[in-house]
Amino acid sequence: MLDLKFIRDHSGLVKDAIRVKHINLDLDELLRIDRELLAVRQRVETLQAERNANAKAVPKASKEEKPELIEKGKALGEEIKALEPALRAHEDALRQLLLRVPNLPLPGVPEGVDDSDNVELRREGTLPSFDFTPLDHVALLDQHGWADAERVARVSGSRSYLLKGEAALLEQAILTFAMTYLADRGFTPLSTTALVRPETLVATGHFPGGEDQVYKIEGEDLMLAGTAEVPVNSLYAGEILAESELPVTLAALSAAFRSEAGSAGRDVRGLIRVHEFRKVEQYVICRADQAEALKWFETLLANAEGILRALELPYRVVQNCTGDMGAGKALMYDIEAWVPSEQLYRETHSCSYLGDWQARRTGLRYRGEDGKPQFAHTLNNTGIAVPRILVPFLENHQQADGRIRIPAALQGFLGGKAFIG
RNA sequence: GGAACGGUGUCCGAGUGGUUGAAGGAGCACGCCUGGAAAGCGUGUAUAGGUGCAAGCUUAUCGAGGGUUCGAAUCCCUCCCGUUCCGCCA
Repeated sequence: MLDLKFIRDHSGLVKDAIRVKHINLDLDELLRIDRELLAVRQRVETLQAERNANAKAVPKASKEEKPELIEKGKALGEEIKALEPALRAHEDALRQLLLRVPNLPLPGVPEGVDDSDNVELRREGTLPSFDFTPLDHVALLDQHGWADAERVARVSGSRSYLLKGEAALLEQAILTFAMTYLADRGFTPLSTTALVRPETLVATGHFPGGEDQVYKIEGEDLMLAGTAEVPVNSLYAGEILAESELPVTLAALSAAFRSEAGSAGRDVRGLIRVHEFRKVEQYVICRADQAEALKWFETLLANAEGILRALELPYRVVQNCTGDMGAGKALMYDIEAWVPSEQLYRETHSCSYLGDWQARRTGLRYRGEDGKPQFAHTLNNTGIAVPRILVPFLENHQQADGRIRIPAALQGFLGGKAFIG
């Protein structure tokens, strides 16, 4: 959400953002409703002021004057009540439109339509060269009896997954490694639930718009979040934090649920795209200072890269274009790890800077040095997401004999083993 | 699922249908005091709108929404949330 005053004063900039982000929103309609609301509100407030003054006069009035004042109060009350439906309708309409207004991309964000317009910034690590015919991750899992896709599909349908034996331990080891890695860098480890109230999804910016991606709990006003960003962002909702409490830096582990509506047929095989997975999410709430926030952006990116480096996976960093970055984001980089079987990079991390757009929706404020409350800035990035990361992990580290090499940094989390399988 | 009790400002906590935006305390800010600090004393300190160059004026907000009333934090109804006890349960 943007500040309404900002929208009024910079409608051109906002319209540009709507255009480059390809959002279907008529800003002129918003501005019109805003003006109308203002007029109705001023009328109501004038009447309310009259009513209040009148009510205040009643106890002081003489016996003879009282009936007249009371009558006047009644009339004013009815006049106000008559205006309330219009007031309410305008407020609701404005809010609905306001929730759809995107954040402004930072200068320099490449303009584009979808992920094909994203810009590769750099490649890191060395691509593996195999002197044997490498297998894809599904074949590797099968070969070791590490998965049982058929049985789990009977239980849970498509896009479910099951890991067995050392693969199950590996998944756990990677999560623990990532939590530890981030904890060592000052992030507070957090383990939290994905079960959230709908307003938390509005707060992050997933709603309105992303409703069809989210599982809803039948008979309850609860939903399953697709990332720990959702519960964690709302942790301090409505509060005014002391500046000394910032920055809040979290490494939040949670289950993540995504319906994957609209991606039917895509990545149905293997561990790339599943309905339920687990993820360590980096989340930062910092002061409303763009320079400081951008430093955190670099830190979040460096953490993710550090984790991939420790896992010895080649990857590239991509800057998302305006059309691929989501309404709330001012800056977004994806990290994509190399998948040998496909001979391409696939997204494993997504780093985002939201400015105060998300905090404004969440009511996430702090008291600045001047004593005035202001909206914080928020950022998030994946720490690690399983089982997706196992795809590049298994494929890049496979050996001629089928074993999987365990990078040194991970061995301590896996009983000291240098290989599994 | 049953029962009881609660939801007030940055925090804790009082609160009578009208002079309460809301006592008191904590915290914070500034000042005095001090060699410096603590303590102590004094002053200040809600949020979001509208309007105004400004001082200011004004509206809303005491979980949410309705209702009663000239007037509601205060009375009534509905809902939401929380805590505790009992039951059930991994």
